[in-house]
Amino acid sequence: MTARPELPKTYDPDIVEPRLYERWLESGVFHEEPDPARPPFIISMPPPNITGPAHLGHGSTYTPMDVLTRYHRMLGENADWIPGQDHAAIATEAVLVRELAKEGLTRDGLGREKYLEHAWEWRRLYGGAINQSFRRLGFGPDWDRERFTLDPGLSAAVIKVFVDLYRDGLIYRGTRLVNWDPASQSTLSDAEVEDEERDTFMWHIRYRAEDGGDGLVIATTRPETYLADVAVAVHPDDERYRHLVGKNVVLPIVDRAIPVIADAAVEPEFGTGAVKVTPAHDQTDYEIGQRHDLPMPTVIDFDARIAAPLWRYDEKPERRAPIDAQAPKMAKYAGLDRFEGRTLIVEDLRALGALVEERPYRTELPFSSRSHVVIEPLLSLQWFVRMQPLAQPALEAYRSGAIRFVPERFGRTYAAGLEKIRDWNISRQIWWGHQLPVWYTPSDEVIVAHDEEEAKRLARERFGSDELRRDPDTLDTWFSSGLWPFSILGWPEKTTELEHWYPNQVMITSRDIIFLWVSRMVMLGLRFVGKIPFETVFVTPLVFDMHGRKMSKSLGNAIDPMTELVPKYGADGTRFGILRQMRLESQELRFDERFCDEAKRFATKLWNALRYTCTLPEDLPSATALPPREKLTLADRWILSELRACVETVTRAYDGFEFGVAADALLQFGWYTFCDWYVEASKAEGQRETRAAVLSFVLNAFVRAMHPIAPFVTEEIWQTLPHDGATIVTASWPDIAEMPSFPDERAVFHTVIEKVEQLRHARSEWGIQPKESMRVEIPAALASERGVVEAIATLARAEISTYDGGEGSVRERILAVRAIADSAKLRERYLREIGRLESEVARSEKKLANDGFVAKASPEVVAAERAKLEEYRRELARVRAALDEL
RNA sequence: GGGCGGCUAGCUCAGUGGGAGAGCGCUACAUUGACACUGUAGAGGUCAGAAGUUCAAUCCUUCUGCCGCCCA
Repeated sequence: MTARPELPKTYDPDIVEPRLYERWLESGVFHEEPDPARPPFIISMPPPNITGPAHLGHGSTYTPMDVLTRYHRMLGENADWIPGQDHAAIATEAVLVRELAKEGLTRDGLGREKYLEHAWEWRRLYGGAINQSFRRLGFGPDWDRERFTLDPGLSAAVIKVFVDLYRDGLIYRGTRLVNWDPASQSTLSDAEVEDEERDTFMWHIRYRAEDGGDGLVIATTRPETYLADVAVAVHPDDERYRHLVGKNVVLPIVDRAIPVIADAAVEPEFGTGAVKVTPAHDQTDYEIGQRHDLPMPTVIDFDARIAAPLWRYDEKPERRAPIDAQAPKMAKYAGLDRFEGRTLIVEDLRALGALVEERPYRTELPFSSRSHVVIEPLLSLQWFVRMQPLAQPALEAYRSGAIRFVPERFGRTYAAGLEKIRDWNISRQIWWGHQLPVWYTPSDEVIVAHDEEEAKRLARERFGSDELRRDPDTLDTWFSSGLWPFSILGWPEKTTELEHWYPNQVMITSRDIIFLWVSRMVMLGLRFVGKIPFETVFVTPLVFDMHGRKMSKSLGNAIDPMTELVPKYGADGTRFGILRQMRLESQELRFDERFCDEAKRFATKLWNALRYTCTLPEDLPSATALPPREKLTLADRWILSELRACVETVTRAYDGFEFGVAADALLQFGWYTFCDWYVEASKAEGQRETRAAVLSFVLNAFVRAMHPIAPFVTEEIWQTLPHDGATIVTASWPDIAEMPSFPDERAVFHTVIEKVEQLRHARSEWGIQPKESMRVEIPAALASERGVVEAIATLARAEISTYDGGEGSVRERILAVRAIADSAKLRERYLREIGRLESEVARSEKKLANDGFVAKASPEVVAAERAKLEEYRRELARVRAALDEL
């Protein structure tokens, strides 16, 4: 006997969810220790940046992690979801600098030490915001294992990796073309560069031939860099320019001669087919420059101003070497901002007659995602990782099938990135991050060491002096996050966690960082642990607004789940609503809030099914006991079969990352099958003996299957029902083996539903009020099927009488059930039905008369069609007979 | 330029080589042993266009158009 608690009429997630979360935290259900006796299921949480609160993208990427961890925990596995945060180097520094400015402080004014004190204080105060969001969303990672990329342990891993790679010759210092953010005064990774479309111009400029000929016309969007042109490139097969290849053309205004070269990278159809080559300020040009061994003079400075005369790059301005004899002719541009310089140069070219054309042109420009200024590609002395030797094993891991992607096509994104990988610029000119373990002697000899002590020792050994200065730069944030799956397990220590939980089973992330992050984790994991970091990469869709636009603050279409969804729909509704919209093959999710609303109402619906179950006059049996098999009614057998099918679908869906399919199946079963049909059917007299036990059993199993997606309402329902154990979090996954299935009864009840829907149509058509019962007659041969008759009487709210007749299968006898009404109404209905059946029969006969169909379609399909035709014919005969009787 | 996804009811989306589906919205009725955050019924689609494969195409193939994403 279970206590009968007073249950409120509506379920209030605002009250229930925080209460349950606190209880889970207190009971430590999210914590696991490595247990080799059980299969591991480990997910490393992609560390969110400490700068921002949770946004909707976290909902689509992080909710599946929580779902899978909860699911595998219920399966009895050694499931752990390891959380943490990323210090987010440049992103955080940008926020910090902005915050400091509000207090009238600057980074450089404070100095490194004071600045970092501020940074850590800021991290302490605001860095936990996202964890609060995650808790409110019901996420249950193993908080005891939370890590931060700047933690001492993780920093030690970073230093070791840097030193090892350096000593293996995979990290080097060199002058290369990098993404320079003139506002942040730092290099940026490709990840932090965003291309955005802008209206600009395509300028056509004539470069005359040195020998006095017309030369050629180049097309460019960056005329100001022409000052540093070192060649003009054309396609080797381009007949228009073949006569010029090997000759010189002359740059207007500055009158410097440069060669015309042939390079296959030039697109003959684009622009004029002749491109200026400025190796120091453009990636493609840089590569052309390398291939043709061209000089690389620089003309744009680190503050994005024209730096004339041309100079050969050197990190120290005082050592810059002017290299252009024509310097005086460009002196007027010196010191101008790059865009002002562009305007003036275009004017001068126009005045000179060298400007052939100026046409409006829309193109993508690279913007810094942090400062929102246009990136300047330029040469700089920086630290790089040699990627080719790391990329090969990572590529092999994918090609051999050791790492698989879901959906599969994202494997191609991964492979394509690795195939054309470039050396990775890892040094950043900011202070918030891992400082390079690099020291320089007074004569600029490089010492790489784990700490200052070692550096000094090495310096003394090699140079006889330990006077050193440390490189002020810090590492790209992806350098530390690339170690994440093993650094959080304690590497380089040989921990139990590392032994049992590496590799992880699944990595879940979004596709924009497959190459940037996923591939780095694989490369570094293979290199330093000797094993892949995870077996499967599940790529979640990106979230867009309802009309397919990217969500962004500037567009005003961003939805903040914490202020706009959770308060309205609860964490359950938010999670369920998001997952419901996820489809495996779809690469975008157009977020529609209506799904969250539906999910919230679904929770209320289930809650009320619980209230119904708990207020029945019968007792609820303990836990999950079912009545003896022979007592189970038709409706019981049907709902148990449906439950089993639902659990099978949901299990398959979770295993295959089909979260939308799982959510659909749960909603369909819970609302339609269970509430609309079984609960209604259970109100029949003949259900009294078994219904309490069946309702309780079905609800209990159902909420367990739904728990990973909607953890709170399912816990609340489970706790109210008879149950085993302390919390649904550690309850077992519903076991198919314990769920009886009755295929025959399932089919019979389907027919009952079909018939009841017909009767309801008739009721509606004839204007019979819902509270009135309608008169229905059943064939005498059906009277013995008590479960069927009672179900029809209850579900159609019908008053049953019998008529003579009705042979055949149960299904046919059910279909022979008919409503009673005055003859005019019935005649109309029968005639319409006859018309429909006649057209069905005609369609089916025509199909079967087609020799091609009978000969070539599969035998099952033909047999099914014949069976259908037979049924239509018998149905038609039955309705005609009923009409004749009138 | 290379690669990829989508186009199905007013909206957002499922779906299948063999009779077009859901939710929301809309219309009508209803307070029936939990639920109005409900129930029942209804209206509403030549499945973007064209060609091909097939006995059969919304589904497979190709082309076209439009929307969007990623990489260069």
